[in-house]
Amino acid sequence: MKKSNQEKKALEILKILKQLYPDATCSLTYDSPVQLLIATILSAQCTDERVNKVTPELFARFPDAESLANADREVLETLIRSTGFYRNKAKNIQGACQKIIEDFNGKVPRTMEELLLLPGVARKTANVVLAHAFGINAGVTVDTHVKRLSQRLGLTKATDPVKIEKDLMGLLPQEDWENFSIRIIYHGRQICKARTPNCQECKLAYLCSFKD
DNA sequence: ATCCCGAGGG
DNA sequence: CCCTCTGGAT
Repeated sequence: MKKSNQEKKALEILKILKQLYPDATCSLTYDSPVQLLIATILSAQCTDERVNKVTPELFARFPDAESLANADREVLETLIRSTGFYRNKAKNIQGACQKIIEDFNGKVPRTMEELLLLPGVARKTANVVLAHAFGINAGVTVDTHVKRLSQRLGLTKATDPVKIEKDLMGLLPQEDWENFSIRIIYHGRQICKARTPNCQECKLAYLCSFKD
């Protein structure tokens, strides 16, 4: 099947991003699938850098699903407070760990459908866990950076993250779904920032029509 | 559409 | 004081 212009554009963007950020990886620190799940829940509306400041002590005291589920709620809230939304996040972390123990035999599930049953977990978090803990390309991780850059680059007109993900899945080869996300996120952090995009420095500017 | 919530920079 | 910063549930 012949590639559309949009597909060619997406591949060109991916090629440049791979050159710019050859070693890009998930920047959360973790030792196990559960820890990655918890770190990703904590990363909602919060930088990975800040998450990485609370998780060392958090995981030292509560390293697995059992200890997290049984932890004192107040202690847990205090440990994660600086990541924001700490009451919701603490409740979701304990709810997710409880469900993992009761319904999934203590193991983080390896399918999108099952991950979405966990409280505080939607497609963004599920995609991160599937890709980085299990090496499964179930979808494209669409966070605020992927959303913003995909719109600015003209890869999607949608505003709903689920529709954006579907558009991107259609434009990129499955083996590159997470490669694309992780590098778009790097680029969004460093160059194509939400408020003040640095279009002068941007190596993608020649195929981008966005002007602030 | 609205709520949850803190840290750090200008 | 104002703003930004890697979501999810109701």
